[in-house]
Amino acid sequence: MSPGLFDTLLLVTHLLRQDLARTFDGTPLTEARVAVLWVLQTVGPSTQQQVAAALEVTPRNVSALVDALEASGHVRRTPHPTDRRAVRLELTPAAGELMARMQVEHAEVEAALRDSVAPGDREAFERGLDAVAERLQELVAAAYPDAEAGS
Amino acid sequence: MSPGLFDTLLLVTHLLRQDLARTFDGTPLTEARVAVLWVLQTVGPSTQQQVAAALEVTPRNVSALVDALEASGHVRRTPHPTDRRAVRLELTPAAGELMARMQVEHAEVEAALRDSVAPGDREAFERGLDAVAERLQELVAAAYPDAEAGS
DNA sequence: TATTGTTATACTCTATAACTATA
DNA sequence: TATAGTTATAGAGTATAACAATA
Repeated sequence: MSPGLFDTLLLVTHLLRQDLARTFDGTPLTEARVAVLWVLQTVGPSTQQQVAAALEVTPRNVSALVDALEASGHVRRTPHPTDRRAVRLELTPAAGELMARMQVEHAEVEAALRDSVAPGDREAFERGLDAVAERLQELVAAAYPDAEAGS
Repeated sequence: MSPGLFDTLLLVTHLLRQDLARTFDGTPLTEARVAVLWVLQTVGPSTQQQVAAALEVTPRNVSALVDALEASGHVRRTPHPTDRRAVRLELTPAAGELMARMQVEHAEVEAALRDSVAPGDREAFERGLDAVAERLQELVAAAYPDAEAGS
């Protein structure tokens, strides 16, 4: 009661984002750029349109992010095999390894967070968290009737 | 288990931030500017240095935010009573009312989120959330040994 | 000498609008 | 005509460095 549900959630927010923007291998990757790499790692080679849709961001924005990621050697633009308007984005081998390690590390963090909850509280905790997420989604949808529902 | 604790937390993060950046009274306030107003509302009139420290942001950044908030009529710069180098920031009456309503609305959101958790799960949920926040703080502190501990 | 806030400069993320090349 | 990506332009947040006025 005392620290406030809101405050705790915001603290978690803050810490999670800090963790997500982590620097790997001395390469200072920003959160937005890691988000692009994450899409490519999880769904495989994609067009910029697909990345833009996945991140809910304008295609123009993806162009800029990919420019930077290409310059830093994380992403390659190759010709799309069937559509000559489109670009095929793929991770470089080094970036692929980086993301693989990042996936492992995130799994470890997730496990550590689960372990931090007392065993007897875990099920109730997860049910509660899901309920809060769902309710928040409803509240946001009510506040922004025009916006789409995708996360 | 299936959606992933991480993903759910990130969804909540996303939704909370969306809610926090809400537009009030047709005034499009950004998250960063609301953060400044929030400090002034909760700790009262402050210097820019104090706001910068509270937000963990450079004083230069606060100058820019206050410039914008002054132009939009939310904040006033008045002479500091004892230190002529410093500026005393205070909310305008309209912004004060705005922030008061915002506090009420946040309390309502907090109550709605609490209500969304099944009564039998509430205590375990809150214990679990606190534990996760604490563990996350440890993990971040370990990853960034140099950074300060403030939220 | 140290502190408060500013000007100067730069980088990043994001958006809209207009344009080119291709479907 | 519609779509993929680009150039052009703009606003917002953030940072460092140098500087003025004041302590």
